[in-house]
Amino acid sequence: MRSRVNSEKPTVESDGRVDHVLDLLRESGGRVTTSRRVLLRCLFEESPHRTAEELGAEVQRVAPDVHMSTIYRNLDELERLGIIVHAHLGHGAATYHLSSDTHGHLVCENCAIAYEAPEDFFEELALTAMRDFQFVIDPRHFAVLGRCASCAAVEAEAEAN
Amino acid sequence: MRSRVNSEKPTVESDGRVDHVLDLLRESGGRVTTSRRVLLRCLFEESPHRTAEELGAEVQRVAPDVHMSTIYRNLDELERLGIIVHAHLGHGAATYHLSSDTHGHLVCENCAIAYEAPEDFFEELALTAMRDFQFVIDPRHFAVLGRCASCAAVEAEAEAN
DNA sequence: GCACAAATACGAGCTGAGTGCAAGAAGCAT
DNA sequence: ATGCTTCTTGCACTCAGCTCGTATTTGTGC
Repeated sequence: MRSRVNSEKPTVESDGRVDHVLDLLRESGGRVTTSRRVLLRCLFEESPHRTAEELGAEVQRVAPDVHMSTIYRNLDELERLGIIVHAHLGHGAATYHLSSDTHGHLVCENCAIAYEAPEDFFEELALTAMRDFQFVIDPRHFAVLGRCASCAAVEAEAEAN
Repeated sequence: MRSRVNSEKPTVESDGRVDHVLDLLRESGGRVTTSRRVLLRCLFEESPHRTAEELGAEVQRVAPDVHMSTIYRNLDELERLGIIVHAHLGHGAATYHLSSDTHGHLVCENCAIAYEAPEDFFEELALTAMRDFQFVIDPRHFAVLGRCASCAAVEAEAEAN
């Protein structure tokens, strides 16, 4: 199989980045397989946080017999290489995104909407954690749970009655 | 059965608090059962964060045929009444503790040690979240993941080589 | 092309969390 | 004490989200 598939329509830019990661993979003794290529393409496109299940479904739209266990193993491998990271957004499944795309998350416990918080959002907390506990926080790996503006308003309303 | 069992040895203080919660339970239409009494006693003793599994094991030491589903249902009920809250400390199971005991958590991703952070630890973050996203954070419900001092040191060492 | 290690598909199995239901017990009135 | 009602429980099962073992396929260097 050729290393560049032009018959599909992902942007040339993300295609180039996929190839770059595949090169890294090969250099580290890994192999370039269809499932990995497709998975990477999915990761480089659009939505920044998707669960393994969602990524699996997306991969299977293109390559229907890629098994979920393959998705999990590939996600692990990509994480080991530092290409992606996973985060736990509240109760459900972990979500994966590119490690270049460093941000934290604010997740509403009620409606599950997720906001992306910039890196400097956690600066203050990082300093306090270091000062009080000599603890190095990893704000990309956990979600800050709470209530989004509208859910908080609804609850305040309900409380008032 | 009498409402106070004097043949066992938990402190009179925690015993009193257990009875108080049992009263609340009864007032809200609930019933006082052995499993609930024992579970509450466990919750009022020692270690502030334990998983449902751990609490189940502890309850079963005293009352061997309390089923795990009962533990889960009772934890739910106690949470609904606002007696306890659960938090997600990293990857594994949720942990439960008394809601009077309000604190957040710092959990090392490597060695899983958990520090308890006082409420005002998250003050700055709460203000920032409100200002930037109109988001009300709930710092007791999630853990701040990262590296404890010693694990961070070990990793820095490894990195240097 | 060929050999060989690395990935894969498939399925079994696991943990944590919970549900539905019939049997059993708490609490109340008598 | 005795029903009676309603709440709880034990049990068996389910479900999501992963993880592992294994036989088979496939990428890659030669």
